[in-house]
Amino acid sequence: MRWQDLDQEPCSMARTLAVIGDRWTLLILRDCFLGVRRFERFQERLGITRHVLSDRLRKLVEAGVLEKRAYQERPVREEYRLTTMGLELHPAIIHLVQWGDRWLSDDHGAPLQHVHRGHGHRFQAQLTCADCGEVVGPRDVTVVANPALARQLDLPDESRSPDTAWRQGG
Amino acid sequence: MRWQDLDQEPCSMARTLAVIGDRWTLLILRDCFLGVRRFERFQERLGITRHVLSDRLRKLVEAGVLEKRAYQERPVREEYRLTTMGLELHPAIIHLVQWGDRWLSDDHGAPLQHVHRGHGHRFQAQLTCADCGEVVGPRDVTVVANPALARQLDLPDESRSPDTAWRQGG
DNA sequence: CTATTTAGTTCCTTTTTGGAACTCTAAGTG
DNA sequence: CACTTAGAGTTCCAAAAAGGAACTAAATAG
Repeated sequence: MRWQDLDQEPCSMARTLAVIGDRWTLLILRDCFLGVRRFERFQERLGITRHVLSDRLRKLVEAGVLEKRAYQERPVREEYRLTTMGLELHPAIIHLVQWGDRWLSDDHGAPLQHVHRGHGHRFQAQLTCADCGEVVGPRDVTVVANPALARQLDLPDESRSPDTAWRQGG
Repeated sequence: MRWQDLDQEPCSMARTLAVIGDRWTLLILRDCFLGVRRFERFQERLGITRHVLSDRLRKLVEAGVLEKRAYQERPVREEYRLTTMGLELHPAIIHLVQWGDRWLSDDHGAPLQHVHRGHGHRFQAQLTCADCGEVVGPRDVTVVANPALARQLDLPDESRSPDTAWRQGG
């Protein structure tokens, strides 16, 4: 399968990656959450090639994750801002960053520390269930195929009773 | 900058992407969480080229995200399983999938539905603070540079007082 | 002896990236 | 006016990565 056909797959991860799974895209978005908005600034911070940056920003705008807004006329200069759709990537990005903090830091520790604003304490991400509020680990979530699509999904047997699917001891 | 130098950056997102930011890697990991373990199965489900799959699995094992375990001798056949490090990607993956469910689904709705095991209700991911338990949105998290690395990070001014950094109205 | 299963590897073509230079619009400077 | 600067790109070419298909290897089944 070609990468460019990913967005046709009946899989939300595939479709998500069709939007944000390109090389550099998540780094661009991380910088958006840090307040970066302008082409030159992304380029110098990321060290990304200019035409790749141009391409990524254009695709993110097309997808609706960023919007382009003029911050001056004559000459027209535009900046990129997160839309609501983009802002909703925040939990995923926070978890990815904190996974890196935890597993990939060097002796200095995490490069950036998150703070829970208005609380003073460190912010550490935790996954909970919106319905009942409980903390949720990998073992607490199960999947059910959408009946309309079940046949296409071709899940492994274990996954139809996923309680043991990914378990260590298996 | 070259992609292969990413893991040297003083940034947890960069380092995380150096491990899981390659094309196909997150799809492989999604399948791991769905219970897929074997080469042939990944290959047929993903439609990925065999040598790319081989390369990705090898890198994930080297990074410590997956481990290779023989499930039979004569001939030796090995399968891939999530390590603890890999299992801890679960929250990030859940959020990415649910972002796709929300923003990129077609008429049929989400291909897979998550269920909170033992509760019967639908599982919808929510980001909370591990310290105080409160639900946390993009506006509630702020960053502070690790003093040891602050100079290298080169954050934009807004980000040093990040309350307005990414705000829509700006 | 031949076919099948599983997990790869090899070879070659097509696509994507990386690097560097160039373009365009308008403002500021002497 | 000519000259330089700023910001946001575009163009061109070489290098790296991905796609496609066939091939290898080890053991078992018929």
